[in-house]
Order: sequence, then C-alpha cells, then structure tokens
Amino acid sequence: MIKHIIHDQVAQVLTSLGLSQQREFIVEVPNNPDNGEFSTNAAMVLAKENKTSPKKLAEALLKELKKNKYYKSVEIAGPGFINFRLSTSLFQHMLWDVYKLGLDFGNSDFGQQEKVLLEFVSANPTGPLNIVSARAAAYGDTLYRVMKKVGFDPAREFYINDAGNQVDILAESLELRLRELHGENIGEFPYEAYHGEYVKHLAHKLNAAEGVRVFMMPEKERNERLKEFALSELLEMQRLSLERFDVTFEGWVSERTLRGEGVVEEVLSYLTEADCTYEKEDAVWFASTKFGDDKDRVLMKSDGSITYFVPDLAYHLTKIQRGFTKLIDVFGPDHHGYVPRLKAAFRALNYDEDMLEIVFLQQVNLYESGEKVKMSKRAGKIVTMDDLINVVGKDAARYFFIARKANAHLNFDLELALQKNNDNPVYYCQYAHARICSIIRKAKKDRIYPRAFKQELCLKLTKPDELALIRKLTELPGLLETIAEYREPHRLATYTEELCGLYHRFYNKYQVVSLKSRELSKARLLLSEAVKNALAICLDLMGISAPEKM
RNA sequence: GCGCCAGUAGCUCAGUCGGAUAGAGCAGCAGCCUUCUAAGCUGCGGGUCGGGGGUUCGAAUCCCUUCUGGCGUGCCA
Repeated sequence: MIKHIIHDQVAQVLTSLGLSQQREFIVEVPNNPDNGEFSTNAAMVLAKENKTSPKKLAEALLKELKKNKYYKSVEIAGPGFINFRLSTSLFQHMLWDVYKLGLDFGNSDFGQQEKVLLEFVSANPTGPLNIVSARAAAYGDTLYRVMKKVGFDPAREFYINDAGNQVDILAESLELRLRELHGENIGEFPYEAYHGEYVKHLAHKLNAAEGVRVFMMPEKERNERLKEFALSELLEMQRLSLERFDVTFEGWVSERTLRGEGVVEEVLSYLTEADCTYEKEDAVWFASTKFGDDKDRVLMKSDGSITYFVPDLAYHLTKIQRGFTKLIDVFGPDHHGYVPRLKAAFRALNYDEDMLEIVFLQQVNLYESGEKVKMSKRAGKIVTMDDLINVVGKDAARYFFIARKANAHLNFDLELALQKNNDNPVYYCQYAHARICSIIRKAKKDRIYPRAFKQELCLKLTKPDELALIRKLTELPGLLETIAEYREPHRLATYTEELCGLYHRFYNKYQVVSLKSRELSKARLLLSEAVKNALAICLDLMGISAPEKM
C-alpha cells in the first residue's frame, strides 16, 4: 500500500523531470531502520540510462520529493539509495482507511477476473487420503482463497483417477477380502493388492448390503459391481476428509466419465493430425522428444489399452475449452518426470505452454519419537489425513502445511503437534485474536467502547509500537497480491505471525482500556479492531478458525 | 548416467525476486502477572547462508562448478 504510493510518486517525479525509466526500480523496507522506513534504488538503477551518476540523479529526485508533506524526511545514503521517513499523519490516515474497509481490507481487482483452474489433491480413489494429499489440500485451498480475494476468478478441481490399473487391483483386493469374510482360504494376500484395513471394512459393508449375491454375478458384472462400490465408497470417504479440512471443490472430474465421452479418441486424433505419433512394437507413441521431452511416450499400449497420459491430456484440454486461461496443477514430489510430456503435448497441439503451470509439493516426512515414519499405501502402512486431523486438529494441521514453502520438504513432528500445550505457532496467532476480542469485551463492559469510531481518534496514536502495527497492516494488500502472483501462500503464515508478534508486544507495553484516558483508549480500540479484522482475514484465508475465546 | 527439488543458528524454518550490519520460533540462560487472556512479553548467547569460482557499484538471492540428501527417469498412475 505505502510502497505503491511511494513508487508511484517517484515515477511521477521522474516523468515530470523528463527522465527515462526503462529499468524497473523498487521501493522496499530496509533491514536497518537507520536507513529510513522505506527506501528506493531508483537513482542507482536508472543512472546509466539517463547518462548521469546515481548521486546526481538522486539529488534531482530529492528536490522534488521533499515537497511532499507525507515525508518527514527524504535522504540520500550510501551509493545512491533514497531513504524515506514517513510522517505520523500518513500512518494515521492509513489506519482509518484500513479500519473502514473491515473484512474487505485487502480486496482488489489485481487478478482482473482471470479464470484460473486450480487442480489439486487428485488422489487415486484407492484408499484414504494421506498426508501429502492433506498438504496439497491446504496449499491449493489457501491459494484459491487468496486469489479470489485479489480479484482472480479461480476454481478448484479434483481429477478422479478412476479408470486405470490400480482400480482393477482395488476390485481384486476387495473380492479377496469378501471371500475371506465368507470363510474362504485366500492364501497369502498378494503383494500388489491393497493391504489397508479399509478394504476389509469395505468388504463388510458390501457384504451387509448384498451378501452372497455378488458371487452369483457373472465375472465381468461382478467385477464392475466391485469397482463401482469401492470407488464410490472411497471417493465419498475422501470427500468427507476434505470437508473436515474445510476444503471443497467446484468440480470433480472423473477419468472414467471422460473416457466415456470419447475425448480420448479425440485427443489421439489431434496428436495424429499434428503428425507427432508413430507405431512401434504394436504400440502407438507420442514423439514427445520433438517437443522437449527426454524420451518418447506411449499413448496406446500393445494390448490396445490407453495410458494414463491420454485422458489426462484430454482433461487439461477441457479446462481450456471451458475458458480457463491459467491452469495450475499441484503435484506431489513423485510426478515431476511427468511435466515435460504434458508441456510437449501443449506445444505439439499449438497451445501456449505457459498457460500450464505446475507447482510441486515436496514430500512430507512424519516423525514420531524422533524417527521417520515409513508410509506405503500398498502395504497398508499409512498415516491418513483423518488420523492427522484427529490428532492435531484441522487448524494446526492446515497451519503447518501452509507455513512452509511448497518446494521444500516438510518435517512434521507428530509428537510436537500432539502436545496440547504445544509450541505450535497457530496458537500464537489465534491467541492474539482471542486476546483482542477479550479486550473489546472488557471495553464494552466498562462502557468505553464507542458507538462509532471517529477518524480524529487516529491522531492519538503516535507511539512507535502503534505506528509499527499500522505499517504492518498496510503491508497486507500488497502481500496478498504477491502471494497470488507467485503462488506462495506460506508468506501469509509468516505475515500473520509477525502481525501477532507486534500486537502482543503492544499489548504488553500499553494498557488499551483505561478509564483515565478515554479518548486514547478509544484510539487504541480502533487500532485493535483493525488488527482483529486483519487477523480474521488472514486466518480465514488459511482456513483456520479465529476464536473469540481461548 | 541424466533430470527436478532442497542445503541459512543446536532444531524447524523465513528472507518482500540483486540492496546497506542475514531474521523468527523452538531449545538454553536471566527476568516480567494485586491492571484488558502469562497459549503472552523483555533481555542474553548462538552464523564460513554446504564448498569453490564468476557476473557488478552491491550476491543467501543470478551464472558455472563441486559435495551432500530426497525424488524421478515404466507399454504404472
């Protein structure tokens, strides 16, 4: 907010002086407060193209900038930085602006209603959702919320991989468990089959509903029935887990349905028309190496069946057909080898490959008693998303996942999160919100809380800690835009902690509600309200509750 | 072998896309509740930003190289 204002003013001055500004300069907050509250490198960056020295350029700018009443001081320092100190009245004005906006604070049209499709989780419907899916859910959903707030037109979608090999294996696993249930000796449970307990539960449920009728069906029909049943049950299970995590999707797209609609054949024909397929060893290949992949990929196997890639590509093309101009896929760590062929296909079909953007979430390591927990879906040893929510709660789980940048490994210490009085930073933030609510309750009880706040109250706020809080507040709108642009929701967690830290400090230093000075109390209440709103916004964007009491 | 990601304080991680003296939380030590929530605050100690080279006014950030760890490299999905 403030950065923008300063940036615009510097740009205006440059224009009015008839100076070139080809290269981009920035306004930033210096590490060292001695260097002012804000600083710009404009003179250094633009000196060369204006055929002058940084110092001279800075001096020219300085003369004009000093005329602005919002700057307490403007100075030249070091190799040509221009450092700004802002007047207290600017902060006071900004606070009022922030306060008036309430929960709309931070809203903008930055995204210009661009239609963005966020695809995430998209887990195989062959078992409960795991921890990585939980991370994807937290990441994707928060990004969605932030993008929506800053004026994009985003949609969340879950692609259901319900048509591949793994579904057949699932059906077989279920059949074995069902036979077992009927006392049949099934021998050793196959290695590739799904070993999880949930398959047994499914068998029980199916048995209760249909008994031996399933076994009387012809094999093909039985197989369909088993698939049908397992898929719908597991999908529902996944949907419920996500719902508990406060994550919903605008769309659920089934691979089977897609195949049924004939889009697979369509895509194959497109690729053939683009002259980038060939037959070899009874299989149909995509010559993806022509388009940047490191090896060619099979589209149709020698047995006539189709690989996963084709319907997935078809799915991506439907996104474009539906009018989305940005496709963001959130992938797990084991899929990065898959990207070159997707991009290659876009290139082959003359789509702009930049429309497709892949975010990789690195793996999540669970630690218990200081040891890494090994997880394997096939072997049935998995810690599920539900387990995690049960243990640490939705708020803490979401926070942990969001607080780390996507492409870094995440170590999740279960024991630490297990401790109820833990050092979990999510409590730090929620506590700040609850604390403000408590103060407001107190003020209302003491009849200090005004019916309506007046702008003049802002003039009472002059302490450095108060101004620091206001400045932090003003950073939020720009931050949200940055988060949306760079797809980095983790910054929201960092920001929230910083804002809370400032408020906790302010709280410890100054009494907000004091009968001795009612006007100052009201002013601090106004500030507290603004902080509370900002916190509520941040927590809501992260999908974390903002408690009024703790 | 090749490709992708990571390497910052004892631990977990930030670092506003090239800025000035690299930050936070936890852990450790020492303090702060007869006043609005102590799930909080204050102070102290702690660093070869994995190593080496380069680019420039200026590098944790960009380039090259090298080491370490994770993942990928299926006619699996």
